Amino acid sequence: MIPRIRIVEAGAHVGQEVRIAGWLYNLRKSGKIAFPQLRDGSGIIQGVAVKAEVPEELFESLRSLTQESSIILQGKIRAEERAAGGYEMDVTGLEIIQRVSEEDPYPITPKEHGPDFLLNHRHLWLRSRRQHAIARVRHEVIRATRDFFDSNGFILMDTPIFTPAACEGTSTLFEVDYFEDQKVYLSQSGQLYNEANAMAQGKVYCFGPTFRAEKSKTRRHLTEFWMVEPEMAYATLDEVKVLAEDMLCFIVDRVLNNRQAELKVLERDVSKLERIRKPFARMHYDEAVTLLQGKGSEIVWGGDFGGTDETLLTEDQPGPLIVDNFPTEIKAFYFQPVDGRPECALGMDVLAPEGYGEIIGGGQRIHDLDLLLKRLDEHNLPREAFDWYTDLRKYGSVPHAGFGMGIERCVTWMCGLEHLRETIAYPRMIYRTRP
RNA sequence: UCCUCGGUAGCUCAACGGUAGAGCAUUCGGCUGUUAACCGAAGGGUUGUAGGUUCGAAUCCUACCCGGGGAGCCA
Repeated sequence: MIPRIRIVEAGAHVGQEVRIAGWLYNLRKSGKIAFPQLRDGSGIIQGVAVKAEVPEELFESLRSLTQESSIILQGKIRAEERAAGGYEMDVTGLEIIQRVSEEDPYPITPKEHGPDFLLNHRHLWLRSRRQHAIARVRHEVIRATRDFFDSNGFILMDTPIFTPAACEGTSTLFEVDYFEDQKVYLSQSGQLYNEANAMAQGKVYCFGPTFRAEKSKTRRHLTEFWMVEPEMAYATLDEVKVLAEDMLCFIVDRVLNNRQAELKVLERDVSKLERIRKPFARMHYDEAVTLLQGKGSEIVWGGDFGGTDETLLTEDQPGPLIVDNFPTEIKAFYFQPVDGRPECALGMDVLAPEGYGEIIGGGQRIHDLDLLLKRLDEHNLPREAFDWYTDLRKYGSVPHAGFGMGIERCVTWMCGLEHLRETIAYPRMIYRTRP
């Protein structure tokens, strides 16, 4: 029996007759020679069939194949300098599993397409070389993130998606009309539950989908995205900054070590990732505002950064920038105030370089019961809805801190992409829910 | 929600008041090393929808629909 291999293993089978099951990626042919390119998910390999050297029937079947037809190619693997992957297959056999009809050909041709068309065909677009590479970088980022926390004493404790109240009281939530007793929303953060979990386990993280009902229509937003959120008991803002630094360096390292081929497909300038080193630059909000005003930004103290502000702040930085001590006013209710400066909060954002903007937001939480109750009132949040949360300040309250990282934003930065939407298999946006 | 740009062949675009076109894709023919292969030919259109102006509208006007980018908001 001829062994079946995956394309990625071709190098180990030079000189052998093998079978590879996949899809026809492209076909170039002349009268007497044909070059079918086969894709199997692990790679792409080019087959060669010379008319004079193979049975007439085989040559004709190969010649008339259509793009993305599912086939099993049989042949002998040969090292070939001219081939992109370094190996080629001299085809000796072909089994057609399903032939794509020429009356209804594969819609995504090797030429260029617009975003609307591609997103409508997302289920097929995922097969293309670029999307295949992005999906693998995403996988690497997620694996690295989980490995990092798992090997640093964190316990994964996932938090609920259906939540009875706003986590932050700020962004717009998706309402779910099902539960009898009260209004329920889709989670916009696992943080409040993370705090409870951290008091049980010491160090925890959650990783799951997050929903924001803002009518955002930008290259940095999705209505459904994935977020990883660590939370540590007995921790301060400074410790959480170091954690974010270590985590990002670990992720960058893993991507550089394991996904060079994918980064090459994406034409990513890897030197920009190679120079990411800790410690990252740090800047107080006050400083950031002064710097921005010097660069011509309209920002005034007390306001939040816009997208262009984030780019201005990081343009002179080789790596990420950590901005902290934001005005309390623009932050969620649970941020611990800065000692002796109550108008500022112990929050931080990590801004990625190259204009990719905020990828991490976090900080130290209020651990004093009275202050927390006061903040709930100031934000017009009902105390009853947060009774379990305030319990955490009654029964062994400790300083604690954590952050959230948007996976898609991180992957966008790693891959050097223009649009966040390419980093998730099926992006959900305000005017796009299909496929 | 607001601002802005766009919608013409399956796809990417041109034509900007006077006969609706090109490249790719598809079909047919040619080519023994192609790399988004190349060369020749053919088929393929209610110009997003509805109204209006005009002798004449893809082109100008109005409304609506659909999408891109951005603002606000955020990861």
